[in-house]
Amino acid sequence: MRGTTHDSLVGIAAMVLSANPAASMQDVAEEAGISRATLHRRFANREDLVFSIARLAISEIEEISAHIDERQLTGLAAIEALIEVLVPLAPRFGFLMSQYCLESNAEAVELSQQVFNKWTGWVEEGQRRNEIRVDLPARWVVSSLHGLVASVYDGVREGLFGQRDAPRLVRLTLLGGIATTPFTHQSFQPVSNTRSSP
Amino acid sequence: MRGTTHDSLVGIAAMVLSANPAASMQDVAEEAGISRATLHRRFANREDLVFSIARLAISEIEEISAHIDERQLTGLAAIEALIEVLVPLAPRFGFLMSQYCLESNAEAVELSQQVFNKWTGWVEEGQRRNEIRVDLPARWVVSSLHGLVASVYDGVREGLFGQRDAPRLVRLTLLGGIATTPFTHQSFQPVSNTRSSP
DNA sequence: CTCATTTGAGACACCACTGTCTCACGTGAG
DNA sequence: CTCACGTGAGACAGTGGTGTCTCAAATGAG
Repeated sequence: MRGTTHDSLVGIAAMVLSANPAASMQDVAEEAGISRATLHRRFANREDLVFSIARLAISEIEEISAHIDERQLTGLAAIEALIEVLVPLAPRFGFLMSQYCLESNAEAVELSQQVFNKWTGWVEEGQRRNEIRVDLPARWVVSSLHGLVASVYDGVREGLFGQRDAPRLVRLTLLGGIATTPFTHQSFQPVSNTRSSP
Repeated sequence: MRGTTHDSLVGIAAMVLSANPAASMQDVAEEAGISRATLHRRFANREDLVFSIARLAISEIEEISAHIDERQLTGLAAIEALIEVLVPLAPRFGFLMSQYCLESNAEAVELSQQVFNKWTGWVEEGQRRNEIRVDLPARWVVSSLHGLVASVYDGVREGLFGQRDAPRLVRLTLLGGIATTPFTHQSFQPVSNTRSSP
């Protein structure tokens, strides 16, 4: 019988590659306690493995998103809830962002677009209800969420922040920014930064 | 005579590796219009090349930081000015963030720490003057700046946002967040998200 | 017990990149 | 012109990962 289920094997691979995106199939196999041959029997390519991890990530994230929908959260509240559950996922799936091979995989692109579109919809709803500022593209809000989650994960790995603080940092920063007074528009006038002489 | 100066060669390499971090020395040489042999004559290793790019990046960023200091900007104003000049640098140096080989290079770590510490100092000054919220670690503010710059660069590459909009998006989001009303604290109560049964 | 299936170990060819070396060519200085 | 020097082209061995294959051992079902 198979000692490890498909999903648990994919999960282990996710952890290994997340810790070191350049890890070899050998490394993954060792960590999973199986031989390289067996790993290749289950995943033809490295690309196949990475894609399987991506599918697992997407399915978990879809489940999360569905759960937020079930609770009938929309707009800002949905984004808040999303932060809370998304941050703990970064240590396993964060590395997927830098996997160029996924960009050429139509299915992976399709699946992730679907999720991002749902989130973008939440943001747009928040903008309609005037909970979220309308001078930002909804898609940018989703992008900045990505960026902050990635940053906080890096920081946690480097020991700069505690894991428990991570969601709070992202939440406060994304939702409220860093300024104490409401920041509305261009309080900074850039000087002529076109110095032609180096 | 040398057709390309050291710095311009490093600059070309920065662009090539930024477009594709997995580009080979061959690719870099071709793009620079020189042979692989000559490239190896100037940079012993790939690591050497990457480090040279890092040094160029740091020197440009240090110059930028010094310029902000000269204008006697501190606190929030310094961060604002920083965003403005940092965003256009992302297309050339953004890939350095994901270069693990730099993490094991003492000099590179030293140099970047120096710059980040200066920025962190600006944030702390802003916190003392109550321009920047004090419930965020100063170091996190710098981290989130990184994250947002990386995100906006990705978005621009994907064609989601215009290059001209990029600094504005980062500025508005980092400084003011995405919420319309001042966001202070935990308006969201996470439900028990420890469902033991999958 | 017996047999079918799965596994681990290892061999294998293959590939792409790296770093070194040699040598002939072209150019510029003297 | 002559010579020194930098360069391009290409050969070369070495490296590390990949994907396939074979075979013997282990495992589990009947």
